[in-house]
Amino acid sequence: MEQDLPKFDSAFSIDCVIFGFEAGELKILLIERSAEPFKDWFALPGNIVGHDESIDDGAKRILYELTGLRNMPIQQLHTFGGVNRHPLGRVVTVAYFALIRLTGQKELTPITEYARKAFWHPVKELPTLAFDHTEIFQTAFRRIRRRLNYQPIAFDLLPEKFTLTQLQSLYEVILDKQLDKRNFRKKMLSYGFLKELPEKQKGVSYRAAKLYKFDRRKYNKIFQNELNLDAGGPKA
Amino acid sequence: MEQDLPKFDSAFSIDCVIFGFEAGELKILLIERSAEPFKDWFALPGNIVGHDESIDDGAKRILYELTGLRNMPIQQLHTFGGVNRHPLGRVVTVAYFALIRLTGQKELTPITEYARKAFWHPVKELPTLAFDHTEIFQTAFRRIRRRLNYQPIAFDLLPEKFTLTQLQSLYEVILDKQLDKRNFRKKMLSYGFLKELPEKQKGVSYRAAKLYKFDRRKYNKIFQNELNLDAGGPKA
DNA sequence: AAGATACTGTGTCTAAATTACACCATTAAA
DNA sequence: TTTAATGGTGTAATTTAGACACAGTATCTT
Repeated sequence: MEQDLPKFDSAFSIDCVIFGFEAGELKILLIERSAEPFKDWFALPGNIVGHDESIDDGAKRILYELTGLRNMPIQQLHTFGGVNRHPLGRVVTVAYFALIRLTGQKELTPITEYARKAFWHPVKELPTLAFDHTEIFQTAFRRIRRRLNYQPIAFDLLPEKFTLTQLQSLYEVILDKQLDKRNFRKKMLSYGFLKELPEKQKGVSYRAAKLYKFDRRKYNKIFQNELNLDAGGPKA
Repeated sequence: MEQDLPKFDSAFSIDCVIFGFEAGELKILLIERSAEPFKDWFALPGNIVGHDESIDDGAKRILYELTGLRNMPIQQLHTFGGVNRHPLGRVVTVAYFALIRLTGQKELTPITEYARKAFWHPVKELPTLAFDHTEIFQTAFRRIRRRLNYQPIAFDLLPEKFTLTQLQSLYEVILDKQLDKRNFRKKMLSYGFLKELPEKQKGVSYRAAKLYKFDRRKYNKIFQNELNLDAGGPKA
């Protein structure tokens, strides 16, 4: 009801947890700060939201400025509003996350002067991050791990054409457990939204695997939002 | 990374979607506004967050001020940050939701002067609410409907002692579908976290049903966070 | 006290989904 | 031609979900 008159003495920011999958590892995009506070620390990419942009637009803009990526499926994660989380004043941050395709090794377009560099870092053995960014990352990771079971988010991380083994290995990395190959394939193919391509993997020194792609149209036709994408593996 | 210097020209508020279950209906707490903007409209209870309180603390405080309830399980829902959502300036609102037990018909302790009254309204046939509160409510309702399938949130809404029929009817109201009585009971009891009490329902003019209570300790022991609380009913 | 009313409480069978489990096939490189 | 590495496949056992109907009990009415 907003009965107290607002005082307009706060600011809010966006921080992004951007996941990518590369070389069999799940990674997130980090920057190295070149200015105080937290000078020389690693941090999540983020920025202050403008007075005249919605937080969703701000999130998209900031992601674009940091990565050159547009039209990414970006989603709100959680809002972190501890009193002293920012040294300069009251800054509430709205965290977003995105899952992006790291195929063509997009080079990261120059970052603003506050970041010395931006780079992909494996989520395993992440260093302590600036501000409360470690907590933000953990929240995001829990979220995608859970979501993997009922939304087709894996395909945002994979190249457009992928093998079933790549898909399984992504599931295994995110869920942090081994899955049974036959059961995984049976289940994935049974959904009916994977389209087998008339192509095979190239450049491997062993039998090349079939390539598949995710058919989002079929996915939408089959499920209207109710789906359990559990992967076929042992329960434990 | 918060590279732009924050301008501290914004405010943020909390809005609460507080669910209760009463007379077989799911309800939410609304207020009637007595001041502009949206004078005379119904709205979600909410308020501006203080400069020196975390948003979580602010949410708890606001809920307490409006209902007299403390220590409620209150959770963040989503943050709404459209540019023009508040007429007085940039106010980003962080929505929270809570599920509370409406047994003793807690009377709603006096609300601040901005609310003419506070009352419970069935979620069916909700009127259009002030600000973007209709959207906030819908987000909350989708969230609890989904969450009902994997978290024991039903027991927050029921009285401490309840019958299996009451439990089933709550599931039916939230999921908006009929469930099979035998399958529902079989499944609920199979989890092992319902404790049968040596008491029966009182004051009914027919055979009294057994009372149960939710044993949260057992629940925590059995599941460490991975659980599918689907209710046993037809799929459609 | 007999009957009406309204809800409680229970079991089985079938179909579907999940899980465990092992070997031959193919390709490229040595 | 042999080796190394991964691709690709099926069946049986178990578990889970879903469909389905009726007798039992407490209270109220007449």
